[in-house]
Amino acid sequence: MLDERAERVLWAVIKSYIESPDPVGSRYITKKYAFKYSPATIRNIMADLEEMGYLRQPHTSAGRIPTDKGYRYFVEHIIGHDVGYDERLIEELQKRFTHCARDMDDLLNEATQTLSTISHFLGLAMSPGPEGSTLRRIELVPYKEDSIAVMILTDEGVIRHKIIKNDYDLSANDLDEIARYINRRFTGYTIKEIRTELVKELIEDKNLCDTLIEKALHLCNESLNEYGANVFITGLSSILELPDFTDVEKIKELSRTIENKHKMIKLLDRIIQTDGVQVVIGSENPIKEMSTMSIIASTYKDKDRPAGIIGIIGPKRMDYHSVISLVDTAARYLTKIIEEEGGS
Amino acid sequence: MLDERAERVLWAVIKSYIESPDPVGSRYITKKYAFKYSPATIRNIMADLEEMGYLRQPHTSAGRIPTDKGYRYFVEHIIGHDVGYDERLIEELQKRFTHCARDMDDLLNEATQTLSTISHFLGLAMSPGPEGSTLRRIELVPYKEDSIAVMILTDEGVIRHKIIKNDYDLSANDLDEIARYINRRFTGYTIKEIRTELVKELIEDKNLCDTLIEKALHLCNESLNEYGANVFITGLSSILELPDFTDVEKIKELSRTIENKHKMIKLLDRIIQTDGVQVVIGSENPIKEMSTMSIIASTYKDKDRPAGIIGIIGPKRMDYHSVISLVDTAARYLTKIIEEEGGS
DNA sequence: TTTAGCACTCTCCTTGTGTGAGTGCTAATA
DNA sequence: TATTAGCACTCACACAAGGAGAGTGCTAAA
Repeated sequence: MLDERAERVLWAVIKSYIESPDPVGSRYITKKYAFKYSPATIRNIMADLEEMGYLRQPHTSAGRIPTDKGYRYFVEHIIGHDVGYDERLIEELQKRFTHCARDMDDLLNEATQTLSTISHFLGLAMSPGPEGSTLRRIELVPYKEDSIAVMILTDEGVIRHKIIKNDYDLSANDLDEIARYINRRFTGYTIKEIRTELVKELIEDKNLCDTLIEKALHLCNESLNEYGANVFITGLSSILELPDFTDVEKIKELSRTIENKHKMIKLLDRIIQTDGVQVVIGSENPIKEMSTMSIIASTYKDKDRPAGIIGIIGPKRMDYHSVISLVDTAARYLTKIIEEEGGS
Repeated sequence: MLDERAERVLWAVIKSYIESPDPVGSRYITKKYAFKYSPATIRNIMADLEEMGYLRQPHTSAGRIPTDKGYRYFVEHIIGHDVGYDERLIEELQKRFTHCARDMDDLLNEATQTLSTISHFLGLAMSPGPEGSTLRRIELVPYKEDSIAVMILTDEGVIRHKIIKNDYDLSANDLDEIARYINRRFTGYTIKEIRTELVKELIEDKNLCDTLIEKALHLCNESLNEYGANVFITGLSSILELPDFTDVEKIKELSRTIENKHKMIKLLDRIIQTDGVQVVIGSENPIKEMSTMSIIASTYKDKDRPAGIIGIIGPKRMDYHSVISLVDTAARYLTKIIEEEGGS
């Protein structure tokens, strides 16, 4: 797409801009990266790159900075796809994980914190949602007066609990029986599958009312109806140390983004569709507030099926190469952990 | 302590400063609050107040702003202790709570969000810790290969789950029996009491090793050893809209404070000792990073014993009177909910 | 005891100026 | 034809100077 010379210039601009967030000029490039061309030539090339949309000037007579398209080209054509392996991350994760057995949410929480401290960006994770969660066991126990505590265990390591109303006035024995029924019938199915099955059945079989089975189905439905992915985002205070966030407006945007888990889930649900490390640069992101940020994320899997997401959120100005390696390492490690543990 | 005239001036300064964060001058006070004295007299009074430490000048020839001591005096002597009742809050909480049965953590999470949207400050809550949590039931079920899922239910509405290693290779039946034993023996005790009991017993009775009872005690110990209070802080993006947070340094401090749950728990553990709405103003707070902030918090209770904390964190410059009412209302409402539900 | 008057102080905003980095263009060069 | 040197031009930024405005403290008068 670009000739080698232009590519090298683009590379130099991005590299330099990542190091420090000042517009980079032609003279600086020739000196720093020992080009065999004079500044004037570089200027011509830069003007070309600007015309093509890879670079832009914050204002006339300033140096150039990369555009989103520039970063995109860089990520796709220049850094190549030799994703590395981040030793430090693995060490840190091992240290944190082996401490004791934990459920997926705890794991992800620790993982985002680790990613954040290593990268200095925001750590990001999403736990398996209804499609990625395989029911392993459900447990129903009477709690207060007229409520039931439900515990849902999944193959992926996600554990959830919930309180539901005991509308049918079921005894402990009833609950045991119901739980046994649900377990017998639905273990091994994903939450999503169970839900669709339930909907179908509850609509069709309105006749078999009041049997224990019907109660079981209703209870099951209620237990699972709120089951959704959790989003973890950590490391705000470390990302604020970056020079990219000296502007208060940017910080506000960022904090709004973080708090809006809903939008974030929608976004990540799209990312989860594709395999491998995904890079979303600036305005490629459908969330407007994130147009100054990039997301690097990858899926971790269980049984070769994408379960959830792990990654980072940072300013567009980041070292994509090493961050991609970092995220890839994290995703692989999580996958390994799930599949090891899942063994049974 | 202060004569009435000085008190009124202090009141006026604080009131005006709360309305907008500009140093307030003598002339402004006479006009706005229709004092019967001239600016010059007010200046004299203000000079006195400054000498006594209730006011200070950001710089010579600027107006005065209240000091922490000034706010303290205001809170204790001027606003009086006729705590109000916040209708809006109750409405909003009811709307959010009745939606469906929830455990304490969910409830607190909703509550902090509500407090935050109403007050525009940070909503703050702490769930019951080991001392405030009464065991109602524990549930042990085999999970994966060599792990056990534990569910802990308390009278206060807190539900926790945890994964522990199945080191003794216990079967589902063993676990049932152990759970029954623990429930029989420890239901109605606080987590803390159970812990001390366990420690005592595990040390003394090293002889009765390998009986089911000993395994039960070990398991119980492991299930409860991490049981701690949760802290909820929400509303960062709304508090950033306040004019008090235009400074990036302040924002950084704030975000560090929020992330440091550990320190926060220590602080709240102190607040929980005292009954009623507590006000911690600026540097009265042992956490240095919070010296520009105030905390208004109160305890919610179960069985007349303080369970946890609900409140807000905001800039020192806040309308203490209405915020105190707000927090008091929230605490009472939570208490009511717990005690209603707890019925059994 | 209170107030009027006045000099003084300090922040903040505006304006002007210089500097430096970097560009685009043109003409000369290899 | 591709590259380079030279030069005029532009713009952000830092700095200083100058007011304006708000507010004070002090002194002397009411």
